[in-house]
Amino acid sequence: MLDDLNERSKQILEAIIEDYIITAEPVGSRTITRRHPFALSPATVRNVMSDLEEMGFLASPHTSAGRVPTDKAYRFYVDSLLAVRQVSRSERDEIRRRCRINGHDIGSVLRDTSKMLSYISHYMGVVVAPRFAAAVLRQIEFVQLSGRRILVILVAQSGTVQNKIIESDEDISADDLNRMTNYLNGLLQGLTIAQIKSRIVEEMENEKTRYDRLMAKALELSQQTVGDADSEIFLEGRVNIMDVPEFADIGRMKEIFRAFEEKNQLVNLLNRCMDADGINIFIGSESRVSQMSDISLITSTYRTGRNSIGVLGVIGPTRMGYAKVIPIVDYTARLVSRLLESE
Amino acid sequence: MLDDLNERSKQILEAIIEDYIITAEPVGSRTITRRHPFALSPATVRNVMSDLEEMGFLASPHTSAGRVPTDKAYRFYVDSLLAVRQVSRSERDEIRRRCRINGHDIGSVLRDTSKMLSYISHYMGVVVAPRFAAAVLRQIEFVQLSGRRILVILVAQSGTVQNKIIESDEDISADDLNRMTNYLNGLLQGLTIAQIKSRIVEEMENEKTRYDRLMAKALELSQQTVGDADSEIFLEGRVNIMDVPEFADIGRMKEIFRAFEEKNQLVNLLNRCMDADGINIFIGSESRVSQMSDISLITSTYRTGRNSIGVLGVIGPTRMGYAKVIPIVDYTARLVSRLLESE
DNA sequence: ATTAGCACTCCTTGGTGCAGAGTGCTAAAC
DNA sequence: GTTTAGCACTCTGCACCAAGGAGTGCTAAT
Repeated sequence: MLDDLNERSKQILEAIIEDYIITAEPVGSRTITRRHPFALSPATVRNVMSDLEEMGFLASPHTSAGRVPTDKAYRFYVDSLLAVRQVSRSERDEIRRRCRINGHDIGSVLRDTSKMLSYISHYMGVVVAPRFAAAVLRQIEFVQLSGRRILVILVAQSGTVQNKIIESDEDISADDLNRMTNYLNGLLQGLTIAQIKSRIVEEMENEKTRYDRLMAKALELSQQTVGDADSEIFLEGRVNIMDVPEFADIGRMKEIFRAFEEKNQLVNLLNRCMDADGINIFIGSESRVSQMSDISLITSTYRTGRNSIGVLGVIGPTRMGYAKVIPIVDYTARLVSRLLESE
Repeated sequence: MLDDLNERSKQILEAIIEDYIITAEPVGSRTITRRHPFALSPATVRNVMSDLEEMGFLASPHTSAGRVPTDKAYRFYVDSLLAVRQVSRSERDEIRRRCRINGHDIGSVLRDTSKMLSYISHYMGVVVAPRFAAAVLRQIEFVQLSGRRILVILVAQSGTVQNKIIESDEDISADDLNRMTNYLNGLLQGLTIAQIKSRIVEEMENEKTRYDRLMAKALELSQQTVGDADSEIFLEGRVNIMDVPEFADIGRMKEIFRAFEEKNQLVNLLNRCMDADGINIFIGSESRVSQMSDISLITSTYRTGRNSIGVLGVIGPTRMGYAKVIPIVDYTARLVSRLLESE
């Protein structure tokens, strides 16, 4: 079906998409012939456009408006037409300038990355913190806040820190707490959180530990801490989408903000991106999230070693500068990967 | 000047404000007499309203609209007219249900608190994390990520955790790192971060430490970590203000969102609230932030012991249900104070 | 001091009429 | 057979106007 498109149709489709990306106005046959040196008359273009509409690549808001690319058109554009630009030297510098790890915690680095993405793309930046369940434990620490209230700090290999306050049902002496810490570090270091969960259960049933009150206690406490935390999401540059003319009406805007405020849906969507390595693009309805019509998502995974550990990207209108944004997301993901490498 | 207001005028002003809070429409003389059993004719009310306008309590958008309370009117209302309600039993339950500390880190607790404030008030909730500079250090930990990259974890008395990644200019052995940790904990525990800063400088000039490479190194590293972090702000429920009719136009909305996205201004404003203990109310222009016209801020400080350590509150239109929101903010601040007490 | 009455002002809503942009079709040109 | 010029038609956006409604301010009567 896509093969039906001859070279000329492709060129015209591309011209329409690129024009629409710039102007955000339905584009008519005249406009195309004026802005592109095709040596074709408007009438011819009209015929081609009519065909393209038939095939589902274009839609007309109403009879006498120009035409607008459909999600299908963008998909085709991204897959076949688009010549991905390289990140320019100045963009690279800008990106690196805004992502510095030294003297910060991982959280701020990721937030800054998200801000950078939004700033540079003029849309929204999104970064999902490394999912902790897959993280490898480097160290566990207990800090006593009061007799029974204990602060547990988990440090992952990547430098991500997670902490929780838990309540013990009895007082624990500082000495005991120390012994527990050592015991648990020996037992759990180097395992992923997922592995740790089952390891704890295993160990709890172990004869030796069952009768050692202290160890039993330690296991019980650590079990409280490794509950599944939902990974943090840094969504920055919300205001940018207020400048997008497609979303200028207050109702639509409200809908979008509501969808992103309650982050569940976004989490699900981004988790889907985790599965596929590298660049991932959802165009409009492809995301299967109803509020995401006219919204596209460009993501890439970042990794330590061979494992993808998180996702970052840009959220904008389907009418987005793909040629510019895709390489930026790609480059940023590589950069973050490198930053998080512990070496 | 305020004494000029006789009982009747006050009643009418109160009626206008409360009507306007509910309807968001300029209120006319007819409406007042209909909704309130004053036994006064519209004409009389008109005369009073005219006086009130003269005195700066009311303004008319245009000749033939009703009248709208000014910031001055709200201020008078809040100070003199308002009978603050108690938090209802069910509100109390709701608030407590949504603020649980067990099994979470302080950050999530504060975020949840902010969400709760926005949910219950229908406006935006804001919570400023305890400012770290005033916090008392409970413990410092170093975790080696790689030879030179070190994760520093600071735990405050309140259970707040701050961590940073720093880069050392030479490799440090695990043993040395341990010794450094012990040394620093002995030196710095129980001091506030502010005190720690000067203590480090002091110690660096000390004869003993100057010639002990390890200690000198430790001081140098710790100095990197106690740089002034800007306190985190949890601003939740942004969408709620999209439902406020005053802000329904896209330009105004953009302005507001932009003002809150760049959090500096908000930080300054909230810091001002830190200075005064307890409830603090900024009405519209009182905040001296230009984008905050028609926006009010109700805050209260929360504390451990005698010290205010943070601020929380609600941001909404000046046309806000003060009678309901003020006690909610007050109650929440007390609750958070109690939660953070380490005992 | 209060109120009824009335003229006046201003916003809102709905209708009308054009100008502009774009299409689809047909017939002519290449 | 493809391309193009020409033309009728459609739809939006905008300006303009008129009528209706809400509310005020003033004056004169109670």
